[in-house]
Parts: sequence; structure tokens; C-alpha cells
Amino acid sequence: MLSSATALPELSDPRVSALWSHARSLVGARLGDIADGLGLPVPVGNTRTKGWSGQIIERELGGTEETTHGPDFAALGIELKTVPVDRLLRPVESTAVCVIDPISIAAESWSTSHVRKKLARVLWVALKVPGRGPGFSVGDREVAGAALWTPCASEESLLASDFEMFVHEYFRKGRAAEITGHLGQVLQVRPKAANNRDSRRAFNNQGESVRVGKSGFYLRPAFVGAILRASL
DNA sequence: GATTGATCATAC
DNA sequence: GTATGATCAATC
Repeated sequence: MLSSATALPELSDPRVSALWSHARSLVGARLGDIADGLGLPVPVGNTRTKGWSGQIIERELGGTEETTHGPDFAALGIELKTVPVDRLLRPVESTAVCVIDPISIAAESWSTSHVRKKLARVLWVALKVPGRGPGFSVGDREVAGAALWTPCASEESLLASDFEMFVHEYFRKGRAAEITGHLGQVLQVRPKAANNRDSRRAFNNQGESVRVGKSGFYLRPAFVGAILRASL
């Protein structure tokens, strides 16, 4: 089991280097071709495709024995994130990190947070998107690069600052309902739910039990873009 | 055109 | 329903 006191596996761990090599070998490949190699169908027509890109890369890198969910490559402490980018490696979407429990997060600090653990080591796989909407297929997205990232001191400082702001100013004050996507320099709190009636238990500023929209942490596109440009 | 709030797909 | 993977689309 991983705990906050457990160090990340060494980068020299054979399993880490194998995963890294595998990811690098995908650069230039079309998602459609990767899916074909896995024997998986490529969505066609007006079929919705949310999540498909990430699933394909996860299954490709996970190998044939991958059967369970949970933290990506948990044994290696690695979180896999695919991110759609334009031709200049600029993310065209924000990156979801994890959902938030409005009650338990009030007791967290950055150093002990679930978010920090999730972001401690991320394998970014950038996917070049030729276009979206009718006329474009997710199968035509191409792996533009892969980066194994651990936040540097300045990046962690930005993340910690935003995190503590959300916790101190909002969650601990029972003001979770007042949070909007405008807050946070690099980390946002935005809805992350099936729909806007999907809620979670919380407390208001009177200490009364209320429900607030289910939300999660997201990384802003500019922040992820800087990571990719520095790594690819 | 970029951003925020809303929503979708799949597996358990 | 919950969790994990994200993208859609109305609004700024």
C-alpha cells in the first residue's frame, strides 16, 4: 500500500523505464491504429467519445494483464493523463485531477492532500487534435509526445498556494457553494458530475448540513501547456 | 476565441 | 449509484 510516507519508486525501476519506453514508442501513432492493434473498435459517426482517448492509451500502456481500475499504475505511483493539444502543444482543454469531498478536504493540508499525491508523478501523453465535431474522428488523433513529470519547486508552490486558498477560504468556512471556476491560478475547482443535480454532503457557514454540487480539481490549460513545452 | 459550468462514456 | 476517463457547449 502506498501511504504519504512512502517514497515513489525509483525512476530507474525497470517497470518505470519499460512504461516510459513504451509511451515514447507511441509518439507519432494514430489512436485509430493503436486501437486496431488492441482489437478495439474506433467510434464512428455521431457516437459520443468522451473518455475514449484516455482508455485507449491506458489499455495500450497497461498491457494485456491490466484488469483493474484504481490509481493508474498504482505500484509505480504513476498517474496517466492524456491531454488534447493543438499543433503548438497547447492544451485545448483543462485536465481533471480528482473529485472533492467537501467535508474531508477541510481537514487536509497540501502536504497530505489527495491532489498532491495524484500529481506527484504524472505520465502525460499529448494527443494532437486535427479538429473536433462532425467530420473529425478521435481515431485520427495522433500521439504528439509523452512526458514523465514530477512538479518542480515552483510548480508545487503554485499548486500548494491555490490548494490552501480553496481549503482555508472556502471549504473550512463552509463556503464551498461560493466557489467558481474563476478562482485559482493553476488549479481550479469546477463541477465534476453526471449533471447539475448531482451533489455531495457539506456544511454551510452556520455549520448546518447542506448539499453542494459535486466538484473536482482541474489543472488550467496554460499550466499543463508549460509542463508539456518544457518536457517534450 | 477562451473560459466556465454542464455533461457524457464505460466499468464495477 | 460510484469511480475513472474526459469533452461538450453556453457564455463571457
